[in-house]
Amino acid sequence: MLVDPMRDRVAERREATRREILTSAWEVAQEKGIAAITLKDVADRVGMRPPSLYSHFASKNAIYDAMFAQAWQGCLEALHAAAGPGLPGDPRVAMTVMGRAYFDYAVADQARNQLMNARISADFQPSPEAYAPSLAVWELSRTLLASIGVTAEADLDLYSAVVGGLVDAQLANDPGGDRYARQLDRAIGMLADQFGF
Amino acid sequence: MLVDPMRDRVAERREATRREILTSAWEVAQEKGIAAITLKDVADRVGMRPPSLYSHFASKNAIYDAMFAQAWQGCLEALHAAAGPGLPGDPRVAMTVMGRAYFDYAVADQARNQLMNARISADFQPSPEAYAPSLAVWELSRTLLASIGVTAEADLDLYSAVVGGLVDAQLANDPGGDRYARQLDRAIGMLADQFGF
DNA sequence: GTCTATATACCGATAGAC
DNA sequence: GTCTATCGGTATATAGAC
Repeated sequence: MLVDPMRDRVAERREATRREILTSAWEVAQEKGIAAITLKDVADRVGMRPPSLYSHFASKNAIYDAMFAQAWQGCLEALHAAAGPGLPGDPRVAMTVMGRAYFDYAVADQARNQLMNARISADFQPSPEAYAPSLAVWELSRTLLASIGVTAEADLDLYSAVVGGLVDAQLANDPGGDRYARQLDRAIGMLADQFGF
Repeated sequence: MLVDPMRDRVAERREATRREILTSAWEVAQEKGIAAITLKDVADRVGMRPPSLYSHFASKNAIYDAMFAQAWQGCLEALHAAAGPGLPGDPRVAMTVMGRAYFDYAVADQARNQLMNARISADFQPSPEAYAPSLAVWELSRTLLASIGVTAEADLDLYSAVVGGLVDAQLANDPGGDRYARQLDRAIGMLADQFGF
């Protein structure tokens, strides 16, 4: 059973075009906000006419869906990279490493953070497949925190609210700066005290 | 120099209509999100045709502007009410009262909170007059925190990020519930420890 | 001050030629 | 797979009659 040797090249090219479209969509989102993306803006940047995008994505929301998955997949990889060598033995340092990894990733791209955490439009709901890496991040965080003794639901809530609050404050009040980033270690220290480390 | 006795009644009626329009706009915002308000939806609820709204507001953004002012004015009054009788002598209790007043106000209306803190649309920027109550809230908070010994810029940043983070987490992950509200006192206790109370 | 009618400008999405 | 042409819808805003 021979396979067409062209098949791979065609599939590769198709996948490359999809990536191009998504890259352009991210650029538009960074310039005008995630909710302000239009197919015209994306198509202009790719060098296509808007209807041609439908050869690669079934709808505008399908583009959002792929972006949502990319955003959380990147977050998952950032956390894995930070915890990969094994979390430091000191739970206080371990929590700092985790919090810093998430904070840095979230703060690096405002549009991406909006897509990950805020509701963009009323009709867009991520598909189960796109939602999977988001769940994976949450599960990895739970596992890592559990490994340093943080298992209470209330503690997880407090941790995520504090780190998330610093992210939002940084992006809203000092984008590109480090005014709230400078409070992160102190905040994690507070949490460590609170959790009894 | 006689004044027309009808003048007052006319002005009153006009003001009442303005209030009706804003009330309807808030209702639409609560149902569909602050960014999804349309003049048609507002007009339907008031019992008008969309163009008639222009007899009372110069533009859609002028409606947002008035809503923005209302939202922060309400917050200012909530803080004044909480601190009016005089803040408790114990700085820890005082900070709890302040934080709770802001948290409760912010969490009570998701659409209002979005208008107050997030950017709604690229073109809407609050006018200086609408922005005034927002500044007043910030100044009052600074004054109240200073009265219990919190003056460092870093401490104010940490306080606002933590309280804001709990607000956002509550609205995003458990709207209408109290999952993060239950962590507020604990969070403020942490901050009090950190500030050396 | 409210109405009808309309201007103007988008948007996402589809049909069909090439 | 990309194009042109277009559909169908919605948005803010204005003009002018009443």
